[in-house]
Amino acid sequence: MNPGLEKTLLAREISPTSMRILVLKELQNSDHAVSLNDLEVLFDQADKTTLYRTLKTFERNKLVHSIDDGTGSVKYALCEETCECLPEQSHLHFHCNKCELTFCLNEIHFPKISLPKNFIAKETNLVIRGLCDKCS
Amino acid sequence: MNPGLEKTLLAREISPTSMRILVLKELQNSDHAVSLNDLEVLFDQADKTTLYRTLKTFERNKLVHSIDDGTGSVKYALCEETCECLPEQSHLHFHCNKCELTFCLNEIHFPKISLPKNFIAKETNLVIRGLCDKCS
DNA sequence: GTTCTTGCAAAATATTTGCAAGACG
DNA sequence: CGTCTTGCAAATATTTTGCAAGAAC
Repeated sequence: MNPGLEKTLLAREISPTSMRILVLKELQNSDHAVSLNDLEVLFDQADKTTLYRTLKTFERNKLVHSIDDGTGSVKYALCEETCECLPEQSHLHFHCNKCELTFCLNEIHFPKISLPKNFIAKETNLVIRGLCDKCS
Repeated sequence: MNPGLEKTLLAREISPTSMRILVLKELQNSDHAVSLNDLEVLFDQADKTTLYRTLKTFERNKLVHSIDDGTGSVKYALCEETCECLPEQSHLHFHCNKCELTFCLNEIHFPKISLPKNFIAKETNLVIRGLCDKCS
């Protein structure tokens, strides 16, 4: 019934179960990153553990990336189609202290940083906190 | 008995109690950021709540800054003397996936990023995860 | 039937607050 | 005395695991 969503899951080698399709659809429709708790509230008939494992599966297979925005609850947002979550592909995240939402600013790429000798970058987390355009 | 440490606290308008002096000394001697749990293990005779509030007091008064390194436990590290924790003063943090330590790379400043229209930056959190020089 | 997925329960970890006792000026 | 700090207890929040039942292939 939703060939696009199933295809997206299969492209990341994730079996398209109904729960996963539901969560993926929500992530696609959302303009901000969502937490496990957000999903639990949204799908209040669903089990939290299932939602947790859904997100973990998505993350493991690089369908989503996690964002530690400093609020104490990790957020998840869809990766771009060809994303492999490499440091040079990562982008800026913005957390609004007023509306409490966290956004991916995909257009703002991670600036090139040269680390000291022998430091090797694997993943990055770049978050700016402040006021978003709607709240400022 | 430790005029330097007391002065440091007073400069940030923090009453120099013995507990605070102890924690400050530990932070000064450490070459990496510490978590509440680290302090609890280190000062096993001290109460966790007191350590927690000590760190919060330090943070509120900008003696330390917190780092969300993605491990699930927040780390704290000393600010530089004149630091006001403004975005343009912030530096890079590095978390080593092998030795599990988180470092301030004070010499690597936060790169200048121009946010979209009407976004206002207040604080930043920039963490790169990977292998540090000793573990690579 | 074998593997993958889900639901329920519960554990593990981290953070935060209330309140009364104590220290300090 | 009054304010700030500390210690103990307990609440809250978040993440994670175990295990058995169910669905999918």
